[in-house]
Amino acid sequence: MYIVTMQNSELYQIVWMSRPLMQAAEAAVEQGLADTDLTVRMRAVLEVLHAEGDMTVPDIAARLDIKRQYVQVMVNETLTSGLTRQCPNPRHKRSPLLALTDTGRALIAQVIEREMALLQTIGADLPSDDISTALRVVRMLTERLREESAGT
Amino acid sequence: MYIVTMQNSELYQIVWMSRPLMQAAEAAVEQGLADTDLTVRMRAVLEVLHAEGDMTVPDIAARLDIKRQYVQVMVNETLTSGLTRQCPNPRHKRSPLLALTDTGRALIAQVIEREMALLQTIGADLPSDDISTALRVVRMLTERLREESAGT
DNA sequence: GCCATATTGACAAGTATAATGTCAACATGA
DNA sequence: TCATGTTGACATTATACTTGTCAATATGGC
Repeated sequence: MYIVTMQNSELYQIVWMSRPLMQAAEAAVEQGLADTDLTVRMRAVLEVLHAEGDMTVPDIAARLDIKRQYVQVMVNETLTSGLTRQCPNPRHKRSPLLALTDTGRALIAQVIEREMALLQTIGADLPSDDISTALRVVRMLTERLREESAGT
Repeated sequence: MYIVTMQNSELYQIVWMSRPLMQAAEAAVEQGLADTDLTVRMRAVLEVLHAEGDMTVPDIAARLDIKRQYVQVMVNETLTSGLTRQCPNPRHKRSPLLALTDTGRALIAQVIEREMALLQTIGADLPSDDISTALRVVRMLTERLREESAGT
């Protein structure tokens, strides 16, 4: 009983760390973008395209779990900045595929590389097993909390 | 080098899970409050008082890392609902100590108990060592990301 | 005890990040 | 072909805060 309670409260603490972690991460990302012309939301678009290849606006919205109308705004900013461009979409004539331009690809690659380097510094003394475990716990927690809100 | 990259990318994934985790947690909390008259922000005030005892508004603000002007609004709602009350503050004549009323204490205790029960269900098959490890990693990550944004 | 300075509560306004509503122009698919 | 769905665009609304300001008063150094 005692142990269950302890374990339970640790799970509770992980959940309540999610906001501080997110805020710290966003602050760090923002700082990393300071010397570029990117905003955090433009960065999000570029990252998705970088990780998953060309996509339509509704696809990016689904991936980011943000309504397509707002993603459209985000995407339009990247188009205006010349970081993405529209390509004809064989599967959908009205919904062009968004693709990174060379500039966009170089920029997001550099940004991500810097972020990775920062994380490497930060995590240098963390055992890699611990990191794997933490990721697994966080994923499972998220998934099950989602099920709880949705399914039930 | 390969392993470092893998480890690094797992850290990256933990960071990028923080938002989904937070959203899932908030949705679950909101659902847990559905049959009470509490809002998420009122719940936050009650939880702090429940965990740390009587405090002033500026103290709660510091604890939640939210500006005192907004916390004042949150607190005023709990006062109006009769879940908290003001007590004379020996250390500060103008800034009363906020205290839970009996109603407030019973309510937040019940809410937290239910949340704990949910987490116990969710985490039932997670080894308690893994949970401890995850908490430790998440804490360290948050702390160091904060240092990075602030100190540097 | 006095007084410069800080703190508090209250209120107003502004901002960022979205969600929601609506519409016309098409595209799709039965 | 045509009913239905999807997309981009634009407008409005919502939420969760931050920022600015002010008067009242409290505090702390002298």
